Amino acid sequence: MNRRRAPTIRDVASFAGVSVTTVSDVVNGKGRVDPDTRKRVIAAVDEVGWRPRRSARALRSGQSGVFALCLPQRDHSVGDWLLNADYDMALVAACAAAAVDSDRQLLLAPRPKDVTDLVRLDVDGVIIADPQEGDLALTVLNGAGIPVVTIERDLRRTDGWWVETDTVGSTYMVLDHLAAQGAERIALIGSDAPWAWFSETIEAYTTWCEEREWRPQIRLIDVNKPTTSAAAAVRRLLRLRRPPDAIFAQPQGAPLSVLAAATAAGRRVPDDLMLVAGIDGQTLQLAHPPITALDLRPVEIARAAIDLLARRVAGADTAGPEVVEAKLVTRQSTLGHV
Amino acid sequence: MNRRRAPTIRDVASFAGVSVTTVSDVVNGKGRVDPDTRKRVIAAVDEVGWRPRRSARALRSGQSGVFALCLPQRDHSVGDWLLNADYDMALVAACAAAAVDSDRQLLLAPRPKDVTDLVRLDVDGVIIADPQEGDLALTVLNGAGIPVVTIERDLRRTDGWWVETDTVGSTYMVLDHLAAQGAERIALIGSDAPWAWFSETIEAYTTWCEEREWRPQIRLIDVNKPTTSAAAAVRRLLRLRRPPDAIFAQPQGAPLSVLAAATAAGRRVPDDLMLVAGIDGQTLQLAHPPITALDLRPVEIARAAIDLLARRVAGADTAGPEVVEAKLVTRQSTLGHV
DNA sequence: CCTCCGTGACGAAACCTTTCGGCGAACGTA
DNA sequence: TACGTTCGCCGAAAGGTTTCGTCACGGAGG
Repeated sequence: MNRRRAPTIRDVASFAGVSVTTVSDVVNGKGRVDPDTRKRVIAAVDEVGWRPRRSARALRSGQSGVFALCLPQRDHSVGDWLLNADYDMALVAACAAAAVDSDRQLLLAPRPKDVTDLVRLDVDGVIIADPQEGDLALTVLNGAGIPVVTIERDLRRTDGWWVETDTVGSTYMVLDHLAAQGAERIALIGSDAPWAWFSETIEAYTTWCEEREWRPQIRLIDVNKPTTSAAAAVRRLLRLRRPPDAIFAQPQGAPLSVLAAATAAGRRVPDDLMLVAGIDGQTLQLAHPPITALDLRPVEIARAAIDLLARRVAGADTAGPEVVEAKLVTRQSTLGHV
Repeated sequence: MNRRRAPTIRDVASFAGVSVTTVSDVVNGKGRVDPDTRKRVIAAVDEVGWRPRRSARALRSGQSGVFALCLPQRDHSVGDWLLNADYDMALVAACAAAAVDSDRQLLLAPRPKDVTDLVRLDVDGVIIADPQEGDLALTVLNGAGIPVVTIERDLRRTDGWWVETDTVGSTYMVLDHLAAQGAERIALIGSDAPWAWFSETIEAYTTWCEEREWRPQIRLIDVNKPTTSAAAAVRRLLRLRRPPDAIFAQPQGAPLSVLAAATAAGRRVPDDLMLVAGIDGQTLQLAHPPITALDLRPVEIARAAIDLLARRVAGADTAGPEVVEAKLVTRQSTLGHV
């Protein structure tokens, strides 16, 4: 493999008969350059096959052109499947695509044991997906002056640098849909894990119930064992004197066990019990019956996050939170039984 | 936000009362350094809070310390779920983790429309997941002298730089298991899409059948519409005069539709029909009944890929293909009906 | 006493790009 | 003609690290 020394900007310059400064200016769209010269340079770049070395550029300009994505911290012992893989994967892929679209690259950063390692990434900015309440990583990165944007909000934060789902709105959407389909006693399976997404849903649900003077019926489950704890919750719910005729199951992984437990208890979905899931995924679509779910639109979220981070890196003072509306995907599990 | 200029190696050097060369030598374990001096330098590094700038290091040494992972090209129109997200996500996360463990970083590279863009990534090496047969990306990267390792093999390649599942072995494992559980007519739902994984499975299946003088029963489906085409295939299979009593459904997404279609046709799983899936995932585990599947062990695969690539980057001539044994996870869908 | 060699440390070049300030020419105006 | 301004382009420095070759020192061997 005879690997020639890669061409540098100097090669391009001499090929085009201009100075390196001019080449640099052309490539970066800075300075003043005669249109003809510009064309010549561009042709030379192509001809020589030159690409600016990212490291050199980064060294000089202080901007590496790389964003890091810090994946949500999900408990996944080796060999175990990640919960929520559908959503996460879509998010990750979309972030990468959006980064590339804006001529950047996306680095995947697993949550380090030591949060301070994040500072050493040497990237222009960091996206933190699903921060916990009072997330340490945020504090550390902010302290180091590294631009951060989060996907979903840390409730204690007010700086506006995040992308969020309209949790309250989408909760209402779900409940209204269920009511429209004839539900009269809607239960919520949620969690008290430290994510805003959970607490906001519970709040919205409670308010909604109050507005109609319905009695809220909430079950909090352990997000680390969503399947077993959700199943237990459902069994208890169905044993009530007046059991729910609809369930909104939010935590990842819960809806399927709800379906299973309900079926096992002899309830038919949707005839005896309607079911809505808080995050959509292939799994739900292939379930029997297919389960109505909230599509959180990870692709749009990713795009918004990259944009927001780009603006923050560029020095914008504030850009306000970006809200992405969820979409309710109705499937057989909520076909009305009116 | 008063962001002090980040400390450089020079600051460390003057703090420790040595030259920058010495600091560099200590940090990289090169050159000769007196043990006492070494300690002093290490202390200084900590004290000053210095971390080598990756870009500077990369510029000088020509090694960026970054690997790129090129995700499998799955058809995913926006808003559609990625097939196989469980496996992919595990793979991605594990690659990132393995990269970090070896003091590197992982860049996520979506397949560009123009394959030559891959050359411009400016990374030390590239991992291509699930290359197609005769993958163009490979040709381009090899041509540019960029080290590549693939996950799963391109059959036309013989250079040994890949990590592969023991497809033949695992196919035998599946079939033997089914036979042991009492199956007598095992059908295969596969694909003729251009991945070695498919063709090798078909070959192994055929051989296995020949060995027992069983009649092979193969249905090839469209991997881009696995659900509908798998369902159709199953319906046809079940209408045969002597329908199969077990199905090995390989393409991503197929097993669940097989289950659905079979149930719809009035067959009970596993009593009337046993079912095994070619790739494990959360979905299968939560299905009803849970479906036996091959765990391809993405975590081990990722680790092997990173290792292999590291060796290739380091200049090793060859390291032979790395084979990761799949594991059969038996679930209710193949509980014997003897 | 002189030479040789190993040890421990260092100075300066090199890596490739961006950026700052400057310079000559052309042009417009008085 | 003299002067000011804009245009188009350039030279050289800077950015932080690694690496190559060199150097001072002290002990061993002749």
